[in-house]
Parts: sequence; structure tokens; C-alpha cells
Amino acid sequence: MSEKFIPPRDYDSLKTLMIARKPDLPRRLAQVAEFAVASPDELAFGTAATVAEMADVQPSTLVRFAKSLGYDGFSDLQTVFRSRLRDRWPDYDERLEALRKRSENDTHALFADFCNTAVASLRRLQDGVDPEELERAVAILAKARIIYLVAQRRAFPVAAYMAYALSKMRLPTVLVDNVASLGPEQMLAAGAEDAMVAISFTPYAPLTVEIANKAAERGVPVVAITDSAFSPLAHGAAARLDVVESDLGAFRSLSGTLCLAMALCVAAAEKKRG
Amino acid sequence: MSEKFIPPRDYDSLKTLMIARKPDLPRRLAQVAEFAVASPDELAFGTAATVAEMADVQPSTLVRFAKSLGYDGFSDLQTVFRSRLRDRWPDYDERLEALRKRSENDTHALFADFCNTAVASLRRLQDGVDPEELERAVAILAKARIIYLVAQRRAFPVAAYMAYALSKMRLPTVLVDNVASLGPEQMLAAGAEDAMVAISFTPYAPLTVEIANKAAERGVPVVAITDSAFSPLAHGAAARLDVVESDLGAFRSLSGTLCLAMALCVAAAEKKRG
DNA sequence: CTTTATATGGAATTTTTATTTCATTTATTG
DNA sequence: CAATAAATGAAATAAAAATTCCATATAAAG
Repeated sequence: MSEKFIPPRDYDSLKTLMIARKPDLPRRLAQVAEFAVASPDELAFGTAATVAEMADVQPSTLVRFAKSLGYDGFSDLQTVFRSRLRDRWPDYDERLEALRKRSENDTHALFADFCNTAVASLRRLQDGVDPEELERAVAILAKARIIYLVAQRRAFPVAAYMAYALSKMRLPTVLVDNVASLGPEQMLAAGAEDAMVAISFTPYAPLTVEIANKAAERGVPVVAITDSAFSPLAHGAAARLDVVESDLGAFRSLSGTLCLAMALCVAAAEKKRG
Repeated sequence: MSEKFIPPRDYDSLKTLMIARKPDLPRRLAQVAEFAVASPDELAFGTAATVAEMADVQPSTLVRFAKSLGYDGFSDLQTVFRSRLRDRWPDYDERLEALRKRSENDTHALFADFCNTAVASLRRLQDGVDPEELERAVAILAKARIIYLVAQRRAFPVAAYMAYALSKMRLPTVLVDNVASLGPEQMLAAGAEDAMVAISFTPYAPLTVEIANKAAERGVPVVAITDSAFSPLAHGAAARLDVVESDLGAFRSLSGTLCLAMALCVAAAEKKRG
């Protein structure tokens, strides 16, 4: 019935395959190929019935088409069209599942999964960040006298890295690390001519929220790096950058947040100079 | 049951509505709103069951949520999320194109560059890491009583993140942060039944090198995350993982190192348990 | 022109998915 | 603190979807 080919899992390869095969395909299957190349969106969103209607074939023909290309069926084929629209790799869910039932000593595969998750995060974030908000954030940091960095727990490494990068570029920086529970005191000197970067994701660390909002009340412009408009940091923020990281199991990637942080630092330093 | 509102048919209005309504919504419905705003792609593609799983609610809650907003049901609500992807896609290529021809003062483009650099780093690293060495490192960490983490300057955020992750997974951890210059003292209690992760890249932070080598001399197995066999950490290391990150200007990506660190932590925790 | 293989449409079947219902828990009000 | 209302989880049900099957049509080979 179907070939033993391993069918492509990404849209570009599939498109190439469909174009290559079309001449040899029976009439109705060729018709499907043509429609699929012309209207990949419909394939991604439609049901077998609606796609069949639009391509002017029977639903069963769609299943045959999918199988002739080596897929399990229409649903399997459809995942490839969907992967085109989202920045994830096609068999994400299955991989996650596989992750759970992994043999313990396959660390390298685990590492590869973390890498893939990070890449997915980065790709998604690249489109997701609002350029205007980013520009606003840079402007705030560029004109600040001192930049205060606040983050706890999972987000702390990002602030630590920013502290390193900003200091390297000679921008005065205070990392509010809450050593000896002096967090609240560490930013008492901050005023309207300074700026604060507050980083927090669900579940929001209370200290970060408290310090950021107190600073905002006192007129310190706060750049919030968080995950949505629902964040408790959102209210007082002069600029808000939303980062939604992919996660693998219980562990969220930090790659996107770090890239964003880095871009912020470098852009602010450049702006201040130039 | 449901309101007589005519619910929004475009994503932007829906998003606004969800943000506005969230505070008044019952707990689980608010949870759905939050998830929907954070991961609209999932809403577009997923089934009620998969979305429910990801948002950590029951499928029925999704239906209730949709109805509380005035939609017929989940399917009706979903069409709005799908329309968003349909509308958005066409200008994607143009955006990418615009991104390439950027002016220097475009922060968003800078951000994109950092993302691309990070992706390159990750891809390269994925092939570059030695699986055997990785396995050895995991074994060392898995049988350790306490894991000491040493890193300074640029590498410090990685150690900080490992400290967070390992603690979350209930592996006893000491982050040697050198607060009050107590770095050398922070690891005095370490012995052969413990383990140390030392992270350092050129130009190697003297303190990290000193602490790692002193630990090694005293019989503590050291896992070194560094950049080559020439690293001063190489000599005493029981396992050495080389990470070569791509860099953009003066700033090196940390993405690869972070992924590796994460994989190490999770693998070690799994091994210890299983 | 017959025979055989392949392709197709349409209905039947199976599987998946959304929705509803109801018992139980959690919050609210008097 | 009891009574009542609202919210929730889990299972039952209804709806929709994909897939398979089979009778028929079409093309290819002898």
C-alpha cells in the first residue's frame, strides 16, 4: 500500500518532494499535491472534509495521498503543514513523551533536546518581541545614571550576566542580589534619573515584585522582563518585554531571555556613547 | 450560562478582552486566560485535550472559558486563534527581509543577531560534545554527596542557574559565590565523596582555577566546563567538557553552556533517583 | 476487444474530539 | 458556623473527524 520511505518532517522538504513526485502521481493525487503547494495554510488548519472540498476531491483521496508519500495518514501529513506555521519542530510532543521514558544513560540525547528546545525558544522569541517596546527600554537604560538589576531564583542568572556585561561596558550598575537580605536597602538610593531592570516569571518572586513596584512608585523608570501582561511587574513598568520560553519537562530555557538581556545591554551602551 | 456579548472575532480584541477580564475570572478560568495570552500558538493548533494538559486544567474548563467570553464553545474560540496565524503569516517573509537590511541603531536587529549567534552556538555544540565525557560527568555528579559549584565573572550565571536547578531537584548544592571573599573557605569541607563543577573560559578567572585545582588535589572529583585541553582546569579534572561558543563582537553567547549545564543537572538527578 | 491492474467516489466504520452532566469541593453570605 | 451559591474535576455522552472498505470506473496490457 504505502512506501517504506521515511517522509519529510519539515515543510520545505515536503514541498520539494510533492513537486518532484507530482508528474508520476495519478490524476487526483496530483490534484491534491497542487492544491497543497498552492494553499499550505488550508492544509494546516482545515479538516480532511474541508480540505477535500476545496481541493475538489474526496476525503479518502487525501488519506491516499498522505500514504503514497509515506505518512501514516492525513493527520500525520497535517502535522508537517502545521509545523510550518509554528516555530516548533514537528514531533515535539512525541519527543517530550520520549524524554519521560528515556533510559537514564542517554545524557547526550537529553542534551540535544535541551538544545532543540533552546533553539525553538529563540526562534519564537525573535518574532515575538515588540521592537517599539525594546527601543523604549534601550532609551531608558541609555539615559540612566545607575542601572539597578533585580531578579531572584530562576531569573537571577540573567541579572548576574547583565551586571557583568554592563560593567564591562562601563555603565554603572548595581546588582540587587539580596545578600544578607539587604535587597530592599540596595536600591534605596535609586531615583528618577536612574533605571531598574526587573526580571521575573511565573511564579513571580515576591521580592522582585516588591522591589520593582516600590521603585516605580518612587519614580524610577522600570524595564520589566517578564512573561505577559498579567505579570505583577506589568503595572508599574515604563517598558515591558515579554519572553515566553519553551520548556522541556519542568525546566525552562533561559536562552531567549539571555539574548534579549544581552541585546539590551549592548544597545544601551551604544546609544549612550554614540 | 453565557453572556449575550458578541465575542471578538479577531485576536487582538480577544487578547484585550482576556486581559481586562482576567482579574474577575475564577481561578481556573484566569489560568486559561493567562495560558492563552502566553501561548496563543498552542490554542490555535492544539485539541481541547492537549491544551488542557498544557494549561493544567480540565478540557471542560476550556469550554467554560470559551462560553464565559461569549463563544459557542472551545472550537468557536479556537477559530479566533487560528485566524491570527493566518493573518500573520503573509508578512513573515517581508519581516525577515527587512531584518537583514538593518540600520545600526536598530535594537531589534541586534537582538536578532544575538539570537542567530546563539542558535549557531547551540547547533555546533550539539555535535561537538563528547558523549562519553558527558556520561562520566553525570556519573560523578550522581554519586556526589554535595555538589560544589565554582564559577566567576562571565561563567557565574551558569553556576547560579545550576544551583537553582539542582536545589529544585533536591540535590544538595553549594554555590561558591565568593561573597565576602569566602570562596576558598566555602569549599573546605569538600571531600572525595563530594563533587565539584568548575566553569571557566579564557581568560580564566584565577579564583576558579585555584579553587578547582585545590579541590582536585584533595581528592574531590572535578567536572570542568571549559573551552579546551589547554585550559588550566584541564589538568586536575576528572571529566572535562569543552564548550566553544560563537561570539558576536565582544560578547560570547552563554546559551550552549547553559544547555549543557541543564542537561548535566537533569541527567544527574535522574541517575541518582533511578 | 478482453483481461488485468489501478484509481476513484461514496458510504460504513472506527477513532478522536468536543461538550454536557453530575457529584464534590471550595468560596460566599447571612 | 451553617446555608447557599459558585467553581471544579472526572466521567458520560454527543458530535465530528479520519480512516477503511467496497463497488464501480478508468486506464493499460495482451
